[in-house]
Amino acid sequence: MSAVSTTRAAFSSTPSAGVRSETVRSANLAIILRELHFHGPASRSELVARTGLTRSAIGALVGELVKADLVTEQRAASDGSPGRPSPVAAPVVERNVTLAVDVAVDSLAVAAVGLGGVVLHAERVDRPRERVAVDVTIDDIVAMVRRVEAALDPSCRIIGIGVGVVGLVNRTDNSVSIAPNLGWHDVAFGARLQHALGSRADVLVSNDADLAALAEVRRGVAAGIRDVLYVWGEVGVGGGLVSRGEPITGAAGFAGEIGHVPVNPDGRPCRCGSVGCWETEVGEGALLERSGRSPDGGRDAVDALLADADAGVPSALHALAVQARWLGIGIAGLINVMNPSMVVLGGLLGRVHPYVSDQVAAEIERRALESSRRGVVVVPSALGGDAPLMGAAELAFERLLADPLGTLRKVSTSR
Amino acid sequence: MSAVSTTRAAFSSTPSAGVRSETVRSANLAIILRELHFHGPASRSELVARTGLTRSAIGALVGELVKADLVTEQRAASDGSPGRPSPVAAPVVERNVTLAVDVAVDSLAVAAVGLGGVVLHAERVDRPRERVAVDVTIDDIVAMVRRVEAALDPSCRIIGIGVGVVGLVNRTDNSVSIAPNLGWHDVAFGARLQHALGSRADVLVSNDADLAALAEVRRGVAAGIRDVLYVWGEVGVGGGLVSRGEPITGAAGFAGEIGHVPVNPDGRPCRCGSVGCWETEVGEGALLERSGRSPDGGRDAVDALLADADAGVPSALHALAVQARWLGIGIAGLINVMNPSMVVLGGLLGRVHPYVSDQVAAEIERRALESSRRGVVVVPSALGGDAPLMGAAELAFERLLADPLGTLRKVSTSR
DNA sequence: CGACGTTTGTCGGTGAAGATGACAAACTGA
DNA sequence: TCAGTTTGTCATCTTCACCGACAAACGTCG
Repeated sequence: MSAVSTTRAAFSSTPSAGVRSETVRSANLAIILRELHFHGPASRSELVARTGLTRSAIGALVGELVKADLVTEQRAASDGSPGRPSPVAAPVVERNVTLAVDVAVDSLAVAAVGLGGVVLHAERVDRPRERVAVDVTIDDIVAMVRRVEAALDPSCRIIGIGVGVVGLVNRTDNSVSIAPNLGWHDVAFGARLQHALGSRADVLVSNDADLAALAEVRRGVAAGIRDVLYVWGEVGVGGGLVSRGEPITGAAGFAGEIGHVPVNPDGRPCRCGSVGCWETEVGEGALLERSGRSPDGGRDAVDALLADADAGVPSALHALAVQARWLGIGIAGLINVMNPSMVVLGGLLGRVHPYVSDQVAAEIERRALESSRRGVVVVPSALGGDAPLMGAAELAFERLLADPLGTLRKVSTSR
Repeated sequence: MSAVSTTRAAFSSTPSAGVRSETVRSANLAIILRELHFHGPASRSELVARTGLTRSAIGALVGELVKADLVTEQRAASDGSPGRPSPVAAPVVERNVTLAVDVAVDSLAVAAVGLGGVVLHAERVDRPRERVAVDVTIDDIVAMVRRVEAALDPSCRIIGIGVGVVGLVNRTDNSVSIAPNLGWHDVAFGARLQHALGSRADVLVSNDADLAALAEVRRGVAAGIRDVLYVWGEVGVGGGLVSRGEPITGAAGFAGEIGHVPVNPDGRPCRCGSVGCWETEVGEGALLERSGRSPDGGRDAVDALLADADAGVPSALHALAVQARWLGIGIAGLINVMNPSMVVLGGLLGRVHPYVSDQVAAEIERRALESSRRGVVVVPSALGGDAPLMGAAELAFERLLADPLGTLRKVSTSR
C-alpha cells in the first residue's frame, strides 16, 4: 500500500531528497494520470480500487486534473449494475499532444500523439538509403512537423517532442554520437532540432531500438511484462533491455547495442571495427548474402527473399536457417544475461520470425540455461515499423506523467 | 527535491498504490537510516543539508529512530567551526544485526554484521571441493550461526538473514535451482535453512556473484557508481549487473549468468550442456589447462600458476595471455550490452587482474563500441573473497532500510 | 573573560493532504 | 414506488512537514 517504499529504488544507496506534502499530491496525480494514459478511461471507483486512496481523495485529484484540462469526466454508460454510477475519467486526447519523430534507415516519420497514446496524425516519407546531411534531415522534419501541427486542435498543448534515431544516442545531452547508416558523427541533434523547431517543448532524443522496446512494453505484445529483451534487426541490430518495467539505459544511454556482442571470434569484420559481431551474422546484409543476393539489396531484396522462402526455394530456406541458428545463439546468451520473461523480435527480425522461430527455439534450448529460459517466449513485434515512432511519443510523455501539474506549468501555452 | 517523483519508477506503467501521510513519514525515516547505514554517522545539520528537510523535521525523525533503538545521538567532537554544535547521529551497530551466510565453492562462511555494515563476528571454514549434501551443509551453517550468535549482544535484534549460494537461485522462493559445484538441484534451501535455524527473521537467498556485486557497489570499489558490470570468476563465471544503482535480477532472479554467453560456437563443451560458453574459456579450469596443469587443480594450482607467472615462466604467461584475450572479448560484448561506467573483476579474476589488465583493455578497445566504452574502467574487486558474504548482509538489511519502523514491528524480539 | 556573531535545537502555530464518517444522490430490481 | 446498493460530497480529524521566533552552545575578538 505504500507507493513511496514500493516504487522507490529498492537498493539505492544514493542520498535522496526528503518527502513533503506537495510531493504526495504530485505523486498521486501522477499515478492517476499514468493509469488513464496506459490503461485507458476508468471510473472513479475503479481508481479508488486501484490506488487504495479514498473516494474523497480521488475526487479532489481527478478534479484537479480536470481543471488542468488533462482529464475529462463523463457519465458512464449504464452497465446494469446497481448503485450510483461512477463518472468515467478519460484523458483529454486532442489538447495534450506530443510530437514523435523517427529518423530511420530509409524513411523519416513524424506523428502527433495525444494523451492516452492515440495517434492523431502521422506522416512517413521514404528516403533513399544514402547518407543524408543533418541540415537536410532537420529541414525535412521541420516541414513535416509543420504539416502535422496544422492539423491539430489550435488550442492544444505540445507536451514534449520525442525523437528516435538509428544510431548511438547520448541521452545525457540528446546528441547522436555515431549513426553509421546516416553518416552522422557527434551531432548535437537534439539541440539543433529544438532550435530549428523554435519550440518551447523539450526535445528528447533516443535510440531507435530502445524506443521500439519502450513502445512494445507500453502498448505492444510485451504490455505489462516487467523483464523484456527486445531485439531490433534491420541493417544493423540493436536492442532494448527492460528490467522491472524500466528500460536499461546504461551510464550514458548507449546500453542495448547487442548487435555488437562478439559471437564468432573468427567471423567477418563488422563496420564497427570489430570482428564477428552478432550483427554480422544476423543483420540484413548477412541474410541477403547467404541467399545469394547483394547484401545491399535493401527492402526489395528482403521481400524477394521472403517470397522465395514461401515458394520453398532452397537458397532462401538455407539462408533463413543459418540466420535462425545465429539468432538463437545470440538470444540464448542474452537470456542468460538478463533472464527475461519475453523476447520480442522487431524490424526485419519480426518479419522473419515465422520462418525461424522453431530453429531459434531449438538453439535457445541448447544454449540457454534451463532455469533462465524456463517460461521465456519469443514473439514478433506487434507494432511493426512504427514501434520506434510510438516509443518516441511515450518518451515525450514521460515528463508529464511523472509530474503532471509541474510539467504543465513549464509547457504552458507553447504555441 | 521531490523524492517520490525522482526515485519512483520513472518509466513504469504498472499501477501503483496511492501515497498517504504515513507513507511520507516512512519514506523519510528510510532516507535517514539509509544515509547513516551507507555513509556513516552524520550530524543533524548534515542530514538537513542532504535531505532538504527542515531542522524540526529532522529532529523529529531522528528522535523516532532513537526511540526505536536504531540510532544514537552523541555530542560532536569540536571541529573548530563557530555556532552551536550539531549532535551526531550514528547507527546502533551492536543491537541491529543481520546474519550473513556464504555457501561458496570450497568454503562456508557466517558473519554477524551490524547496522552500518560493521562486521561483528565472522567465521569461515574450508570444505573440500566435493559435493556436500544439503542436510550436512545446513547443519554446519546452524552450528556456525549458533557460535556467532553466542558472541553477540544479548539484547540485539536479528533483522534478517542473507544467504549467498554458488548456483542459480530463484529469488521468488529462495530456492536453489541448480548448483553444479555443490551437486544440488531444486533445493528449497531458504525454507529449509529458515526451519533449521528456527528463526523468526526472514531468510533471503541469492546468487553468490550477485551479492558480491551488491557489496562492491555498496561498500567496495564501485561505491556510488550507478552502472556497474561485476564479473565474478572462480570455477564458474557469474556476474552481477547493476543499472541505476540497482541490481538487475531478471524475471526470476537468474539474471547475470554471463558465464554462459556463447563466445565461441566451435569451442569446448560446457558443463551446462552448451558449447563455447564464456566460462569454458575464462574459468579456472581453462586457465589451469592452458598452463599445462590439471583443470581440477583447485586453489593450490592457481597459486602455483601465479607464482610461475611472477617468475616469468612462459607456459604460465601464455595461459594468462589467452585468458586475457577471452576475458576482453566477453567484457567487450557486455559493455556493448550494458554501457556500464565500471567493470569490476572479482574472485579468481580479481587475482589475475594485474596480469591481464593491459590485454583486456586492448581487446575492449578493439571490440567494444567507442561510445559505449568511453570512460569505462576495469578494476579488481576491493572486498576480495568476502564480497558475497558482505553482500548477503546488505541483502538482509534491505527490508529494514526500506521501511524501518514497519520492519522492526515484525522482527520485534526475535530471540 | 565577557560581549558578540554564528549556527543549531526546540517549540508553538500554520498549511497541505489524505482519512473518516455521515448524508445525499443515482442507479437496479421487485 | 420502494428497498437495496453503490458512489459522490462535505465537514471534521489526523498526520506530517514548514515557518518563524527564541534559546542554547560554540568560536572569536577585544
